Formats: sequence, structure tokens, C-alpha cells
Amino acid sequence: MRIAEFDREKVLRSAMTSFMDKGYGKTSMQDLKRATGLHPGSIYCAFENKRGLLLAALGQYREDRNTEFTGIFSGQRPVLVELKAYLDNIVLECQSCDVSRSCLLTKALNEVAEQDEEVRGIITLYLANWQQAITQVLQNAIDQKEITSDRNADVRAHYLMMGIYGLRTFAHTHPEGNTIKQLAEQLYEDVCR
Amino acid sequence: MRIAEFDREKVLRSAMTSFMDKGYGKTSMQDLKRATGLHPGSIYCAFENKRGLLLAALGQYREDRNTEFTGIFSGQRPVLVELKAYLDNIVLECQSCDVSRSCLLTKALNEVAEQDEEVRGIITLYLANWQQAITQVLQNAIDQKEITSDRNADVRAHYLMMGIYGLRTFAHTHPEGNTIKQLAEQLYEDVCR
DNA sequence: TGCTTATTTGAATGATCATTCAAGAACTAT
DNA sequence: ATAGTTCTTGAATGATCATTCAAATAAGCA
Repeated sequence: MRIAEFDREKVLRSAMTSFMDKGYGKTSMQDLKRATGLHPGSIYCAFENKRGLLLAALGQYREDRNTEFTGIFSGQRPVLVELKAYLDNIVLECQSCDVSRSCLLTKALNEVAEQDEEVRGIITLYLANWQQAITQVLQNAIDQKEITSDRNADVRAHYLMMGIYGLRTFAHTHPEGNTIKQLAEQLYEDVCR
Repeated sequence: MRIAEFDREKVLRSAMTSFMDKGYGKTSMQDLKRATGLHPGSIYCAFENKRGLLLAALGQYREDRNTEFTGIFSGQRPVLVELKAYLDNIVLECQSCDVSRSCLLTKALNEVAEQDEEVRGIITLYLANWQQAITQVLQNAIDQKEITSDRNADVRAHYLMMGIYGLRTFAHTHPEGNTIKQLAEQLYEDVCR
């Protein structure tokens, strides 16, 4: 026996940012070698494929986003306060210099999903999980009477997700100023109205 | 002298859909040869490059979207009626079977813009033109007292664009049902509120 | 009709890429 | 310590790709 030397999470996060920066297709194995510090053979030994590395990176991305999500929505504050903090976080992300590192899921969905049934299925599943989590948050807000039940949690969650997707794309062309912040604030109001 | 035999617009529209279907990077010259009917040499003679063909296709896309836009916002009906028709059109586009053929501009922005300063500049310019046109529409609606001047046209245009971006991405994972239509309706209300 | 100029054709080129593989290195267990 | 297993290394492989080029073709002009 012999234990693998590399830190799996570190490697996957390096691959993640490579895929987000250059896209899956334009990230060559040489790029991945440089980013992860792993030689081609090791990558193939550990992940079978460049595609396998993408799948593993997607899984890691999901996990990272999950812990971030449950960290913010810990239930220690009113739901709407937590939701506002969540949106603030996304705004900061959009305003950071690396706008292109928006969301590996949507980026991969745009790039490879149309050609790869399995990848699309996985990404769709992850996004559906995210949507479910957001729906639960909004349902909590309704249960706590923080927002009305005029529109149900599902409809509100759909709208919020649409808004977040849109924010990220919009940020690509408007990284400057506080336009993003204003948009996020109106989005918050319209979701909670 | 000798006149080029091919129909430039037809060729560019074929290239457009190829780029939208597979992405710029994964569209090979063989794909483009099949799609456009032009042999490699002719493509290089007419557009200098694969990249040149992309630039030309982006230009054609802009023109096509422009005529579509001015066709809908002809000023013959109340502005808000025209705006609703415009959104209905986008909804139909999102619900059509080829969801991936969403918008060449945003697709290219995601894929190549981070690597190619010039392409990003051109796409950003086109999108800015679009935003300007939408702002003008909303300003007209304000001038005609169809909506209040509580929020100015710029802010409303930003929000509408964010919503449209988001709708398109959302449609990738929810092509079915009339979720998209509901979202578009709330977006319309929130922009005009 | 012939001459010039431009386009079309499609095989050839050279680069880049993902992937493989055989040899070397390191860890565990006996 | 030694055998056995697994990981690492990095050059080799074969495929694919954008691009080039020289020959062939056609259109405008004299």
C-alpha cells in the first residue's frame, strides 16, 4: 500500500478555479498540472479523466457552497436578516476582481452540459438541491411570519434564483460602482414583498 | 475580379447557431465547414480567422436582435404593451426546445471574453447598446406617464436586464411548465411598479 | 476572346491536446 | 529487512485542430 501524497481538497479547489478562469475546454492538462501540482499520470490515477476531475471538482464546489450556506442560515438570527447577509455575500463576490469566477455550476452548465448528458444531470441535481434549500429558508420566513404567505415559498425561491443568476451575469459587464448592490436590494424587496 | 458566391448573412447565421450550440471553443473548422458549406480556405479568405468569423457572427447577431427589437418597439402601441410583448417573446425563446441557443453575446462573454480583451470589449459594447435601448423604452414609458418616475429609467433598465439574464439561465434547468412565464410576469410587475 | 484578379478547393502542415505506459519511488505489512 | 502494492514521474502516442498553400475555377474588363 501507499497513501496518496496530495491533499484532495486542495487539488480539487485548484482545478475548480482553473475551470472557472479558463473554462473546462480551454483548461489543458498542462494547466491542470501547473495548478494542482499533480503530474498527468497522477490525475488519471486519481480521477480517471479530465472529465472525472471536473466531476470531482463539481462535487467539491457543491460541498463548499453547502457549508457556506448552512453557515449563513444557521437559524440564530431572523430569517430575513440571514437572507440579507446571504445576498450581501453574493454582491461582494460579484464585485470582487475575479468576476469570472462566478459559479462553477452555471459556467459548466453553459459550456459542457449540452454535450454531456451525465454532467448536465449532475449539475441540474446540484442546482435543484440549492433551490430546495432556498425554498426551505423562505418557508421558514413564512412560518415565522416574517413575510406573508400571499406567494408561496416555491415561487419566491424561483424568483430569487433567477435574480442571483442575473446578478452574476450582469456583474460581468458592470463590475464597477454599486449598481450590483442596488440591484440586490431591490431583488431582496421584491422577493420578500 | 470575382464575386463571392456565398450568402454572407446565411453563412453568419449558420456560424452563430454553431457557436451557440457547441460553444466557440468546441466548434471545429470541420463543424463550421459543414454548417456554412464553406471550405476552410474560403472562410479564411472571407473572415481571416475562426476568431474573425466569431466577430462577424457577433455583429450579425447584434443586427438581427436590433431589427427584432425595433420591430417590437415600433411605438404604435402603448410602451407597456410593447414591453409585455417583448417579454413574451423572450419567454417563448426560453421555452423552445433549443434552450442552449439563448444569447450569443452572454454565451461568448462567459466563454472567451476573459481571455480576449478585444472580444470582451465588443460584447460589452453591444450589451451596453442594448441597455441603452431598453433605458430609452422605459424613459418613454415614464414620459407617457405609463409608469411613475419614482425610480428612473436607468435603474429600471438595469433590473430588467438582470431579470432577462436570469430568466435565460433559469430556463436551462427548468425548460418545462410555465415557471418561466410566471417569473417573467413578476419581473414585468417589479420593473414597472 | 484573352487577361487579370479574386474566390474556391481540399490536401498538407505543424502545433496542441488528452491519454497511456513503463520505469522508478515510497509506504505497509510480514 | 524484504516483498508487495500503490502512487508518481514524464516522455511517448495518436488524435484533433486551426491554419496554410498551390492549383483550379470563375467573374469582370478590355
